[in-house]
Amino acid sequence: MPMTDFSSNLQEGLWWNNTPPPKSPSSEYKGVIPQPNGRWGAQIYDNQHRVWLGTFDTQEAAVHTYDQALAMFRGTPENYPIEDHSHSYSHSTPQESITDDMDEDVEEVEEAEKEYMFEKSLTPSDVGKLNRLVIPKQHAEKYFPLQADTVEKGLLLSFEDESRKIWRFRYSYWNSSQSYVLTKGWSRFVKEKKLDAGDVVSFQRRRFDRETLYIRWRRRNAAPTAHDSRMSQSMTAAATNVSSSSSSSAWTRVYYSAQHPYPSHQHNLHGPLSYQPDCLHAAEPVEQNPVTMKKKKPVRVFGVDLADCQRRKSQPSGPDNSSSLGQDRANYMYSHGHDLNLSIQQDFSFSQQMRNYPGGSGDMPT
Amino acid sequence: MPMTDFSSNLQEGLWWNNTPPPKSPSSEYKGVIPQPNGRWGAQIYDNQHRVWLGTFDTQEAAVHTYDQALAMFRGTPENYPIEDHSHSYSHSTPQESITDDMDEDVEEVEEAEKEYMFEKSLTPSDVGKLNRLVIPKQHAEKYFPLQADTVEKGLLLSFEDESRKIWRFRYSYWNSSQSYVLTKGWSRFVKEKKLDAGDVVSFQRRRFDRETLYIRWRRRNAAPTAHDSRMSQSMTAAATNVSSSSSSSAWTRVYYSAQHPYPSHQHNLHGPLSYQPDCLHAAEPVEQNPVTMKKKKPVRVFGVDLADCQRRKSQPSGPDNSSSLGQDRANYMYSHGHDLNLSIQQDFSFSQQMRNYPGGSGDMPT
DNA sequence: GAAACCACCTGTTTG
DNA sequence: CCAAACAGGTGGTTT
Repeated sequence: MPMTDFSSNLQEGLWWNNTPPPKSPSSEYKGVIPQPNGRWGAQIYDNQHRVWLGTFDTQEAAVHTYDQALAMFRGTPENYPIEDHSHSYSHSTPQESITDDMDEDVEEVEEAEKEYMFEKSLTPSDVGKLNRLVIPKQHAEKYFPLQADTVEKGLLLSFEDESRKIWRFRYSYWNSSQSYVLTKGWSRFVKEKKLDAGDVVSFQRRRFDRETLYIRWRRRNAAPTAHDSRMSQSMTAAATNVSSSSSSSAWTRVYYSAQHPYPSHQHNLHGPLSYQPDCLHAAEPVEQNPVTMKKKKPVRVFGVDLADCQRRKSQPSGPDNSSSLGQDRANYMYSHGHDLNLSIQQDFSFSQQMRNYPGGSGDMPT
Repeated sequence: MPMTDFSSNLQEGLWWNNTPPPKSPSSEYKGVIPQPNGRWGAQIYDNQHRVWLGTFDTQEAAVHTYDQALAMFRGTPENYPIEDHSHSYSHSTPQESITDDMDEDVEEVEEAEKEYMFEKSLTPSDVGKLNRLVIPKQHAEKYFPLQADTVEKGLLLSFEDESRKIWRFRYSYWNSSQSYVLTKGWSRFVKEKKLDAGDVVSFQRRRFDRETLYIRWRRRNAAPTAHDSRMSQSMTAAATNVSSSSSSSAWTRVYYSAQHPYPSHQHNLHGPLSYQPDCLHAAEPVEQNPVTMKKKKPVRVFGVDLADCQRRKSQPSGPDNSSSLGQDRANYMYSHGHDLNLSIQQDFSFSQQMRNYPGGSGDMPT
């Protein structure tokens, strides 16, 4: 539902995307194609595969979406996915293609199927030693409601990243700080993606399959891409301050240009910015080492469902402790936009695993 | 392996047990007896059994041999002959006999009967707010094996300290970190003994009564008791820095002299060193000492807190004033030496299970 | 309400 | 090089 409205940002997108005009067949903006019906379509190529970004009423909207997608790619090393989530993640796929070529189809559905939920500009603590990501209460309660049962022990949520790798994070509520957090598994994500304060992670889910969750990220400078009304909301709530500050756009620009015109960013793109060493893998879900454990936890199963929890005293609380490590919180910016999907997965998978895998210990895609 | 030299426990035993120094009948060194022929004999007691170590031309040689024998016992608990591993610890306990009473005689034998198990140089965490002592896995599995039943909830072990005071510690296995720890009760011990990082605690058991456990401790500077080559090695490896630092030796010395005259480092050594301001008590365990506390601000930063640390105050030579946990781990040293006794005590609640628990063999989880 | 206790968690280090 | 071990943490519960 979140319909995005990009009205505002596109400009921004445009200019920082200093792509020289037009070459697109019928549009002066890269990735934007006029449609027969008068609307505008946006697409991007990912290693030979065209990824359809959707059709829009205005050219600006299409451009913005394109920019956003580009930013996303950059933020993400691996190539853009393309594929269907229905099948189990695992095997095959991914990354083969990008560059260019057109027509395909799957893609559109893909992107279109993803429903943006929210995003967060990471605080120093989110990427520091606390090994946890605080999820703004409003979003947590809206998208990942916990039930009486689940509050106690939390849930294990699985998210698919841009390279189709599955990341499992323990999601729970901390009474002490009255906040919702992703704990176990989060630090590995931070490490692999080399996230820093100010970088942004966003979450999406599949529109008709809310259990399929996606996580995306981008560098602090990356395209803000504001396309969701809700977004503005979240912006406000989460971080009023920055958003469209000139500064941000400024350096965003830098990267962009530095980057290059595009090509298959996947390879090189993020090379520069989102450069990440690894990330190549089609991960697999559940396995985990059997390790030594002995018995232990019952791990109750719970039904899925999300009911709503009552909001407790509202503490919007934001970043918290940071004193020790970081200092300036000033430096991270909050831009918005965005795009990630993720889906909750109740934990039955968890229970199963747990069943024969008592140890709560680490399981992560390595 | 760590050969320790315990040279002196007994002495220690002596002094804290404020029995006046019963010097050995004919020698000023324990275990050394002048022979009719002018030579010197060395003997050691192992649980009531006198083990003749031989005769030597010089008193020194005899002393040295005694020390080595002692070291052997301590260093190599298990292979030390005599005794059967078969029975398990369980039931019955002791505490009544404790408080005080001093029967002389027993002492010497006592020491000989004690079988050294292992020792550990305390890490900042061991004496910090974690309120737990990590017991190196190898030793834990060897000496305090847990069974399927006991792993779950842990055991309650009872140790007798140098003043005969009984300390009960909960001993359990942490699945998450795959480590064995003493938890409940440990912090009280640390507090009462005013232990700091680098100080050493060692564990012994009665040779023929493995259920009787002892715990001893000494200051970090305390006699390294260099009579073992291995020792130096470990010292070097572990913490080169401290060992003979002037400061350390300084106060050790201080204590030394304060203590009394003996030459053989073994004896006096720890007497003095382990001397602790309080320590005088046959007191009872649990309550804490008067004074000392004040409140203090939580001020925890991460989990770390700074602050405390100085309880050690009164050290004449201002030992280290380590800002203990504060910083380096470099500062703790590994000296050896040793001496404490302790006895295991099953938790009565578990006693049943334990009952048939074969003590020695370790079958460990995993 | 503070401190201890408890059961987890993780990043280094290392055989 | 990689799993094990462990020093150093955490939130939550109990005392």
